[in-house]
Amino acid sequence: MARGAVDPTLLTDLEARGLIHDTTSRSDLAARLQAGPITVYVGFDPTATSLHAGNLLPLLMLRRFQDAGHRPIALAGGATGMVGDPSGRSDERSLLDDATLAANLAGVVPQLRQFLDFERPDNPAKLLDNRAWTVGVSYLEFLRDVGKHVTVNQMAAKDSIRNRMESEHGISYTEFSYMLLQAHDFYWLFENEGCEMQMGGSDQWGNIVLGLDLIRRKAGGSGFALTVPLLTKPDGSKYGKTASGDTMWLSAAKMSPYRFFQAWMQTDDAEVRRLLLQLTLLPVGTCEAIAAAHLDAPHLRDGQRRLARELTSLVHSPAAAAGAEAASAVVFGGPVAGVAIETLRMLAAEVPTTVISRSVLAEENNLVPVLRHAGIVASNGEAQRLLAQHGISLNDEKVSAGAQVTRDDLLHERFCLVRKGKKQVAMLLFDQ
RNA sequence: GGGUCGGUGCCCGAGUGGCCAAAGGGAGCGGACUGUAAAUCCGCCGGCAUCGCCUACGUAGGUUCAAAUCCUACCCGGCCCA
Repeated sequence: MARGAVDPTLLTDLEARGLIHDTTSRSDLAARLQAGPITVYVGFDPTATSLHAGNLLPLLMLRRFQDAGHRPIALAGGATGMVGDPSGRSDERSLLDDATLAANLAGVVPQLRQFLDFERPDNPAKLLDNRAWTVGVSYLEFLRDVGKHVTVNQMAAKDSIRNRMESEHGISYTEFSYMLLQAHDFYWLFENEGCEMQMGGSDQWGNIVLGLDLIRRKAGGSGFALTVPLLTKPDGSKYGKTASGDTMWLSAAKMSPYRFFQAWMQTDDAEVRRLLLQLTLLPVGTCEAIAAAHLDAPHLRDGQRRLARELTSLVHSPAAAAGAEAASAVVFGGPVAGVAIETLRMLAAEVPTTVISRSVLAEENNLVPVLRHAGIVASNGEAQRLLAQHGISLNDEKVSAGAQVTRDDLLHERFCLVRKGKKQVAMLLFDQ
């Protein structure tokens, strides 16, 4: 791409992906994006030590804009994180103390960095913390410089505020003020960074537009707002949680690449196409082709696999994605014989694994005690039952009552994969 | 405080002296089917050294050859009266 040139197809590409929920004047925006690079920002409040899957969509929006030649700013909400955004919330947030906030920022900032390119010569990304321009502002200054330009009527009319005002618990003055802080951020970035556009989830619309008002009144300028659809599952719940209700963290420490990969593998068929379009950087045509192939043979789960692979690569690394995919193949039906030792090691970290003394290999009737020791069964009775029902297999070989674990059952001299039924997998790790 | 009904296995719930480890349902588990989906069907579903023993029906005692079932006290819950 030539210096200063922008990809003219960005807006139509975003539309094709279903990434645009709402914008200020679409024609003005289209014209502005054609005219040249624009600076655009998204704010992320550090409410935890890691971002989660729900943050991917806006994060990737910044990436898409950067890839199209624009300048992205990731804003870490060191200040707003202290107050708490009432949008989309039915109850008051608990306030974070300084130490927690600092820890959260320390976790989130590197994640924000990882999605954007800070070295690109023409349009490097920027990472800013709104605390920098907020912490020194006195309350009186804020009331005079920001509060004066906004009417309470205007604020109370926003959905996010109105919903809470009508709820039985009400809304604190602190959270009520959140949108002023966010509006002020936008204004500050407009003045100091030439930032003309803010993006966010559709629940952010009110807050973003308030920022535009502030820019108009205080600076006589104009900017743009773009909101993305809030990702929701077919059952209406928000994205970012697994089927079992765990948050899908982007941090490997909080959710291993394997489990992250698995969570996407379990995507509903009906969601595959949309998620490929909205959450991957694959070209629209490629997404559509994968989705069409998936529709023809949904049982192969190729759509889910591709989605899981892309996202795990993006969030963790291509190597982590490949490892997770190999481990998944073993857990879900693939043959375990001949699997690389690295894959077995990865599995051992993901499935319940028990270290067993090598000496039991020489013992008679060792299977039941081993199963108990490994926590695969709760009692001898359960072990007998399962064996009688052919519910246990060692390295994919069904075993029956009276079977033994022997040297021949060891993979790479150490590992033995135990299956209980089809869904539960455990690893036996024999010491050296 | 008085009266009354009730507390049963993971949950709901039947059982009112022996045939009760305790009906039935749900959940769970295994098998068949299958797509790491849903539905369906079959089996299992307290523990153990498995034709027997142990533990268990709010808690602690008692009556009895024998109690989840009867008696006493206590604890907890519902409802009614105060």
